[in-house]
Amino acid sequence: MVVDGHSLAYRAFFALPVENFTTRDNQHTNAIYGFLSMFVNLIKAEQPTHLAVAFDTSRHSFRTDEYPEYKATRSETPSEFRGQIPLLQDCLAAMSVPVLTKEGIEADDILATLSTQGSALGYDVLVVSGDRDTIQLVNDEVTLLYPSVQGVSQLKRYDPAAVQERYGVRPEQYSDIAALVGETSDNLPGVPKVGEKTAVKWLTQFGTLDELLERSGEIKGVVGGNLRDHIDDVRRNRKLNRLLTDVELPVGPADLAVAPIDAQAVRDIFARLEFRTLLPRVFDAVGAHDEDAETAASVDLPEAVQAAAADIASWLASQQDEVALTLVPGARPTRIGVATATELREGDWNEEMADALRTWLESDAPKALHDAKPQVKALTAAGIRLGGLAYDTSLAGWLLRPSFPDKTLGDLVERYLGEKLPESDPSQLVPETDGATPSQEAWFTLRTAHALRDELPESVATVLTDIELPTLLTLADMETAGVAVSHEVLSTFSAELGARAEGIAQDAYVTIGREVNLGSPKQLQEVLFEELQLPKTRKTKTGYSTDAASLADIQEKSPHIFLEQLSQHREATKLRQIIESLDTAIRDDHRIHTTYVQTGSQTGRLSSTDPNLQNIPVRTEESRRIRSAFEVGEGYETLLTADYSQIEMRIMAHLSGDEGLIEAFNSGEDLHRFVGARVFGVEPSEVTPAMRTKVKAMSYGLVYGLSAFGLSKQLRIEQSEAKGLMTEYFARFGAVRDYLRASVMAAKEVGYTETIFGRRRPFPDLSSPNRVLRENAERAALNAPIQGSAADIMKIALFRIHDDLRAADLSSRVLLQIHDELVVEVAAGEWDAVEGIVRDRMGGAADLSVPLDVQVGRGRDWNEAAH
DNA sequence: TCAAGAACGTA
DNA sequence: CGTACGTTCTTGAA
Repeated sequence: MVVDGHSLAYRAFFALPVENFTTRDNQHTNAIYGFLSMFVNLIKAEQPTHLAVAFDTSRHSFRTDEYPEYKATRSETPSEFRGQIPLLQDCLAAMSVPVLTKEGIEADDILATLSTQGSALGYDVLVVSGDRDTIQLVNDEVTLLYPSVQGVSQLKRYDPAAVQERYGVRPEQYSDIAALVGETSDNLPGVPKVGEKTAVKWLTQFGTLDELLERSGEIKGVVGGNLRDHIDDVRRNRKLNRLLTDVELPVGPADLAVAPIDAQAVRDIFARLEFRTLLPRVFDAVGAHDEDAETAASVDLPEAVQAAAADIASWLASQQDEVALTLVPGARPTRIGVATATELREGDWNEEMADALRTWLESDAPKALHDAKPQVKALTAAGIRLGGLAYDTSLAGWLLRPSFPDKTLGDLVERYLGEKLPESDPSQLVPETDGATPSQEAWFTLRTAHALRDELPESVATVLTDIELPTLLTLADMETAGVAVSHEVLSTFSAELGARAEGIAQDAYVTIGREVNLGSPKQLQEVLFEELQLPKTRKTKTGYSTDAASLADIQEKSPHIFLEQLSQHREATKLRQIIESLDTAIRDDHRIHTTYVQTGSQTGRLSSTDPNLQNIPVRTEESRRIRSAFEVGEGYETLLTADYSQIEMRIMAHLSGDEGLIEAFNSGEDLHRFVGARVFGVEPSEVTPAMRTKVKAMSYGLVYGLSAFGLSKQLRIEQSEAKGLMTEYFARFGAVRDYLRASVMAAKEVGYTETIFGRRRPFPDLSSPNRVLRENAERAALNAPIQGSAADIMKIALFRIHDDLRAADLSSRVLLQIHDELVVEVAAGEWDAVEGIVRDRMGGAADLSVPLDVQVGRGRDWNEAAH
């Protein structure tokens, strides 16, 4: 068996989603995995006695020497692919599979040479390649395995009969056909208007290509002329697609006898590539066995043991080590399962169970869970507060790889244990396979927790224990509490907006003389750019943009009343839509209970869904009416809002150590006024509003990696002015620029960024040769430690406030977190105590070289409290 | 029915 | 050619 490693790995590269195949140190492995997976299947199925894999050395070959355009139209090989080839070759070396390459020679020539030599020596030869040129190698001794259209894993077998059936010619004639037809992917043009059908007809008629070219005069019509005009092309094609069968190789077929694999080497390289399921398959395919794997495989899924409440309680009481816990959540828990590494217990949840297990559940006895928050909430509803939360595999998995969607326990089990979590097929009414029971899930959770502990760097483990787990318990309480929202306020406003939107729409229809769906960008494009002939805006995938910024641009160049109507219509319908979705989210207790997704961001921030309460409008006076619908609830006196002012800028001052910026925050002067004075070289009192606006945009933009282009666009100033502004800024605050540069450099070096508290975020693209990818990664990497540190600080403040309020036996409670703002519901008589706690905890959440300034507001509703 | 794309709300 | 999110609507294909 001779294999074209390059072409098969390349197919695998595009077939497998890279996000599922990236190691912790950001090595992409999809091509390696895909190739090896196919390769072991082949070995198992075909059981070759002799084996080799050939690779191209580069794009350059004797063919490109001869015809520089050869394969010239192929897009550049992605570096993410190229980097995987040496590792794949390492894997093959560990498996004792000879890897053959030769400078200036393509893999298929090596295949051709070996298969020719092999069949001469009497071997049955299998050629595995994704290049159609290898069809010419097929004969009675040589069979081609070629990836079918259906997918890479399906290889189609081509013996002479199969070639005849598929292409209508004998294998040795295939290259003649290809020479006539041409090969687009190789940039080899053929005879115009000649496809497979015509080529086959001619060859059948004339017998050989030479004969055909000799007697091309006999062919009539346009194609005949085309043929005569392109005879040189055909000859060139035939020359280039003929595979070399006499490449000088250091080894011959006899040297390629299958050798025993180096089990340890395979284990090592697979461990590095984080392949787990592949290992046993390799050992299985080569008939070797792996002792480590044997022992792992012998750990069968333990039976779930149904037990009575009292038995579970006494069993739990006797456990010394961490126990994994799985509650099936509902309004209350419905079932409970617990597990150690060796023993499982489970039962239905009922009064008796709750009473029996309350002590253990509320104790400090260490517990590991997967996605604990819904379970904690269900327990809380049953009147039990979970204690001893020691691990959450969902959070740990996210902290380790924040960009990957390993959300379910099954995902983690697969990735970190290399095993399958039994899952029932939800598409079937009566599933054929049983899913894991609660105690079995707990058992998997415990083992996944152990695997994750091994992988989590210390600083990240600290983030989990000291920040995320306490935050989880706090969020559970916040979600349970919910926030009171007035249906009356919302519905009044909604009706008002609905009427307004309808009125604007009618006016707009009059303007343009017909009715369109104003919510359809497609229809709007017709109106704006075709009917009204307004100037084109930036391109989108589907045409031209009609977003707010674009509409403003058009309005500036060629004002039109329709643009104004459209903008107003958008504003009204957008607000109405938000209001409607909030209104439907109000539950029977007149409150909205959002869900905070703790693993929802790559930076460490929370996100909020169902509904999202972190994007309630605030910018315009009118939109703030929505916030006035968020009211203090029954039994409480007032709302307190507390927000960090310029927390990201403060973090940047701290991280950069820039003396000017630190002084700005310590001076008590308005930040932007202070910075403006420095940048424009005037006294703080002389900073005009225009100057302040520019400096403010500049300061905030810095945190995101803003460019002069972006700044000029946002401020609607000349790019040169924006550039000058940036130059001036960095002249005054040079340490900021130095820090930002150094921070990205360091991230490139180690492959990840880190927050003040040790939260990490990997950045594989920082060394991408693709400029767009790399520069995007650079901006994200610049922002990640800053946004992430701010998120850390807010989480620390949040759970401490939550814990303090409970410890002080206050009934006031935190309701919302909007990244740098908290909303607290304050009970009568508790204001002073609550405000003290909030100010203390927010102000003291981190020890920076600048103070953390906290603004506190008070009111009956959210809007009022914001002032 | 589903996914993609556009648009837009927040920090 | 500014980071991080979630939701809603339209559209076109399955």
